[in-house]
Amino acid sequence: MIQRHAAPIPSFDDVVRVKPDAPLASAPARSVRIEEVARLAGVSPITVSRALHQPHKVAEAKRLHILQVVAQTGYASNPHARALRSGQSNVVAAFVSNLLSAQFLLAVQGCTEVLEAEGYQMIVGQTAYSYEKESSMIESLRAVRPAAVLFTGIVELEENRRKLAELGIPVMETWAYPRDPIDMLVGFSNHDGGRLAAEHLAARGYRKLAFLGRQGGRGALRLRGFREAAAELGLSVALELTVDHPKTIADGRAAFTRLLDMKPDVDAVFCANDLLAIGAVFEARHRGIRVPQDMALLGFGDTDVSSELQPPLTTITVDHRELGQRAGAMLAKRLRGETLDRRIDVLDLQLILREST
Amino acid sequence: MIQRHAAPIPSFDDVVRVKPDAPLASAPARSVRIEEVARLAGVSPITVSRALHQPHKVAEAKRLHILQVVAQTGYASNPHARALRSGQSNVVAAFVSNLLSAQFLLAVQGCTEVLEAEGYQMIVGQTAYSYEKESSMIESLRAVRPAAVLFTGIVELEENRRKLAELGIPVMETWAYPRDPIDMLVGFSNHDGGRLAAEHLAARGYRKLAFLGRQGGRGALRLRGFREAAAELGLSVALELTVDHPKTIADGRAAFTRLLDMKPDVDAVFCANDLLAIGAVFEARHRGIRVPQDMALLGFGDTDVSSELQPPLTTITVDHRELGQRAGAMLAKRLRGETLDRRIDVLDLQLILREST
DNA sequence: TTGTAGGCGTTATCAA
DNA sequence: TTGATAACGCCTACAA
Repeated sequence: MIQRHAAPIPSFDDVVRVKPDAPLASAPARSVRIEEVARLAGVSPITVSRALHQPHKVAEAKRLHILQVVAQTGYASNPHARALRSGQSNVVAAFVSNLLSAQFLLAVQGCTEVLEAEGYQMIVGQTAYSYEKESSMIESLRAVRPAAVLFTGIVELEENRRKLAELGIPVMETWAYPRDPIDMLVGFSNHDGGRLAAEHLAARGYRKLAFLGRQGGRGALRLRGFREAAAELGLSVALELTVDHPKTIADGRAAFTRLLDMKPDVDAVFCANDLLAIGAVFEARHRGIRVPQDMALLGFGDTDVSSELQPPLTTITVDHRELGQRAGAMLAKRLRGETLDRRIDVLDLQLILREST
Repeated sequence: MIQRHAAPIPSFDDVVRVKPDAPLASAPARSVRIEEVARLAGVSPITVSRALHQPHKVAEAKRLHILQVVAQTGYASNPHARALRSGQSNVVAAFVSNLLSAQFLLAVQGCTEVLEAEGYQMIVGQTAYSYEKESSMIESLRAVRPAAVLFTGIVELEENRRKLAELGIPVMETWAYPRDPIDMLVGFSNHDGGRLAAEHLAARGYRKLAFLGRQGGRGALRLRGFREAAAELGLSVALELTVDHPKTIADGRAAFTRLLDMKPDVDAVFCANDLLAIGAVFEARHRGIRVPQDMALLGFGDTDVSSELQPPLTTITVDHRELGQRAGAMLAKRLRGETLDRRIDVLDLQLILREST
């Protein structure tokens, strides 16, 4: 139930100012140009440019003097002029499938940290797990002309792979370990994640398993590994239930409910993402199903909530921030023009053992 | 407990390709320029430019023909050349205090939707609730030269307010209702939020209250309203506990634990953000404290988890996506050069009544 | 309604 | 190591 609270006249928030008010300058001071800095420093504009961007090409003393003038004047080079002339922009575009996913954001954050230190700006777009949206965003890249692109995921649509390759810029894919990334990859094996899930559940003594995951994409990859390892270990997978686009915990509860309707007697469920797993834990609790005694629940991805559930959720994951940082470092190296020893980096999976299995 | 799972050789993910492989073009096709489009369409470059950006200035038939050629050639104007010549960039910078907060991201998403439709790109930065970080990000704006800036929050530091005003671009503040925004505002009254909390708890019959919130900032604003209304209603506020920088649900549990140590006998707690409230619900459950019978818990902000808790959390919030959309619409209007009838827009608060009060 | 001329601020290129 | 010259691609200003 929602009650709208429209105060007849809303109260002001009396925000504490951190310093006393000063009169606000109104005229947008025309920004300093490189020419002015050059004049003040007694050198030519190109020398200022070099002092800032190719410091080794300028005599030490002169460089320091120039930097001093730059600091005094507050000069900042115009990125548009720079990009226009040099053909290199300082924008890196990141595409996430879901902006509200802490995992993706953590990775983007890690990547941003690294790239910002090199003077790059990140822009973030959301593909919303839709080929169409992804296509239109990739299309718009031709207008944005970023220096590089990062995906929290891999690009499945062949047409999009081609378009990206044609951009002629570094393309980083993540979150999986495909045979043939477009360009660069910092990922992990979803297949092994699925295998690890089956192996863990087997080791804990569960025999009759079920799978709950997102349709297609990485869910399918995890399912294949899970199925494969379960077969090798002689376990039965009584049900493979896939759902379309779980967005909320409520979707996870509903999916788990459906699973219970179909196969109430499995003794462990591998939920191939934590949103589903969290929903399952809440729903189990709601129904008085004891976890893990009556039914074990294993997640994938880990979130802030996973560790706080009752019981805390056992889950398989990678270090998302580290993934982002490694991707950022690899991109940075490439953007600096250095040669890479390898374009593919695979992270270890982690099994975080809590109490739900 | 974390077990690292380093497969000796990670398995490939056999990703399903959506279309058959085609050979990847290697040469980054030099992009089409306006001149070429003009040549093919039999007009001058400036006419192409007008057809795209000031359509009303070009004869209908000619315009349609030009657009056709544009589509054929895949022409996209170079944003850097555009920005350099026109002095207007298509980048809007958004600053959020915490990138992992779904509320802020939802607002940014709403704003992005609106602005993307107008051809703008969003870049997102995180201020991490730190004046220092905020200052350095604002400093970097001078280099980025965005068309506008959006804050999910308001700028408290006077020096930063001045710097922003000096940029001479539209500045949008949100998430509060200060007397003197720098430039534009789409916000809500935190003070009224605090008042509403006290009024709601009073109406439900609770008499001995406590406050749990973040130190400073909006936490302080909510506290003031809460304190004020409680006094008017003759309620006691037995404890006002503020915590430094709660980041996780675990921080919320810890804070609530401290509150219980200090005042175990309050009958209702207003947790001035949902992270703290969620932690409190988990901790209460852990201790066997019945919510709301033994102690009522009221949140602020609403999240995906809030509605799924046991019991579901009563909370005070605004529609974050709508806030973002309104901010985007106001910015778009301003960027189009239209005059605004008002620069301040205040959203209604919503009390979402669930079961924790 | 359309076109011509020129410059936005920077850096590539070549010369000293 | 430093500088002169020109050009990146587009759009403003002005003219027709």
